[in-house]
Amino acid sequence: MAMEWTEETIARLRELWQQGLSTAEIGRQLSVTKNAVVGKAHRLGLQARPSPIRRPPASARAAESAGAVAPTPEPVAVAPAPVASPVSPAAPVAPVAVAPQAAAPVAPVMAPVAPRVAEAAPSVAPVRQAEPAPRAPVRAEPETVAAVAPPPPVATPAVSRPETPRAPLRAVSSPAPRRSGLSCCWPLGDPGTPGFHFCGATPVPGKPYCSEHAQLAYVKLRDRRDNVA
DNA sequence: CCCTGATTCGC
DNA sequence: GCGAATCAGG
Repeated sequence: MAMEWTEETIARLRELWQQGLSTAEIGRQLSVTKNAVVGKAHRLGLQARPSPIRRPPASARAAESAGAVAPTPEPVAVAPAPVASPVSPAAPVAPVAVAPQAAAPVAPVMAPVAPRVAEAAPSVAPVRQAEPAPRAPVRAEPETVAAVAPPPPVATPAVSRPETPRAPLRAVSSPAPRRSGLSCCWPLGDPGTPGFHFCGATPVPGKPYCSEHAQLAYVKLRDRRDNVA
């Protein structure tokens, strides 16, 4: 069988993709190859991210390999003389679009790690004081643990929430994991098992996780490679 | 070399 | 539909 892109998987793919994570990163977290991620993303019609490369249109390649004759007439328009250029030619302004890469929300040196509970979990119980977390997705590296420098105020309010403004009246017991927006998508339990569900709490603005899970999700980057298998 | 994402094409 | 292979830029 190829691969079951379940609703959950797809939802996560979307989330991660939107977060601007690299395809390889997403792949690692979803336990698939980057190719799979890219392929799926494409089929899903997810917005393409700035690719480092630009490939000639398929048509061109095909035509070329087919030894066809000039497929593209391409009437080269006359160069529009840059009028009103008194002196310094200067560099033309570039229509800079927001670079998702740089726009990576708030995690320059942080990267969302796989909330994969399941196997793994070598050890290192993140003893967070008196965390009564029933089944918090444990995830930790043998070497890269905690000690993640002081958290620069990333302009994210979060943390000290004096009080909850108001719940948007959304039952957490809702069976349908509403993707994106309204609920923390931190997976609890094993995907595929009946007990599996998402946290569902109100997420931190700009993040797919609630404040608690965001802390778990965003840790120092460096694990790379081989995580799940 | 490593990384990246996109496309192709056999399955 | 899927994703390895391949391509191609940084």
